[in-house]
Amino acid sequence: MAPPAHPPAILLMGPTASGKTAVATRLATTLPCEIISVDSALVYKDMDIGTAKPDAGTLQRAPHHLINLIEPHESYSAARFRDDALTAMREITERGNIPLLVGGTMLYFKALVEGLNDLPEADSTIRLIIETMAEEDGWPAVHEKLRKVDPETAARLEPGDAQRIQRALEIYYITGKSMTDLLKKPKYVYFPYTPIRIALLPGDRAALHERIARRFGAMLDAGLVAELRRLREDYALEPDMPAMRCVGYRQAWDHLIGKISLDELREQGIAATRQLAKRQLTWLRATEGLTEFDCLADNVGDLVLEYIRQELEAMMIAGES
RNA sequence: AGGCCAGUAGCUCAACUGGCAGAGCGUCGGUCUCCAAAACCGAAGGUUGGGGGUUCGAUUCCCUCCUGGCCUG
Repeated sequence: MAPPAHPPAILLMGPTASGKTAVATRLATTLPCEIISVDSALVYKDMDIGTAKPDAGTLQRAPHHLINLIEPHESYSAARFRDDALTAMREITERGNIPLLVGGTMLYFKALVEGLNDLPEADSTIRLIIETMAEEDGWPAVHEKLRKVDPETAARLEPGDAQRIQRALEIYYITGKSMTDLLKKPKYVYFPYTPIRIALLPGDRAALHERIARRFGAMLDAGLVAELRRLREDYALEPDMPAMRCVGYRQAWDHLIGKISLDELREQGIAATRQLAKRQLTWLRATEGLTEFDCLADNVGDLVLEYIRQELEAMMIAGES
């Protein structure tokens, strides 16, 4: 007797500006599914223009879970996303709907499907201590310190990779065990769904670049700089906070403090978005099991919809037999 | 029209009195286990505006033409 089949979950991934929201909205208004955002920037309240957050009308027709969760001075994490997403997925499934996970934060997709090892969560006090060490002695010295307690992790990290060196050392200070040892323990993989994985990819990089340029121009016209000015008035923000390192906001910040001109903001914002898209494409290229669609095709929504219908039907038939 | 300055990688600019043409940014490729729209690593890319001359050797000196800017008229 075969184990009971898991309910379906649709995973829709794609780089920035690939039209994920349009396709997802199409699916959500046609099929019995609910959208869960897989996006590290959409979790912030009051950051709407620069994150290309779906507008009120779209959210009305196709509600999104896991957006507007925290304030811009707070921080989120892959582990928290995994917990939040699994909770939302369970509730959606219990309502008889299909979870439709849509986004471009590939680490979140990975953490969700493959799980995470049992590592301690970030500790701001310990991070501050490590940062102070780095300021006094430099990151290479901190890298050396890590080498003494966790030579394997130190060996695979570049001496300049401050963020990961800090994380590895943080894990050691909190648990007294090396990251290497903790990663050796079997991780708790809990993903009771049958995934239908879809990637929206641009057939032509130059065309995506044009789309990115147009979209960033539209963000500026829509008042990205004014939005940031308001955010700075309403929250105690610092440029090194995760929210303020988001594409567009970082450059708008530099413009607001007079470091760069409006033209430079436009140019640098577009470049940063292109770089983001490139990294996302690199990640997608290395991801297995994806069914790919050209996001630049006019009828991409129809094609994806048709594909999902077929997949769901096949699962139903398999479930009945 | 005359005088002066400039022209070097896609862009902004380096390269002492002639001695292997570099950097930053961008572009491209990659890494990724609780900040990931983050952080990090790597690669490609040049007829030094064109032509001629001097020299063992020219981005560098000379002549000429082209282009752009400034000044004078």
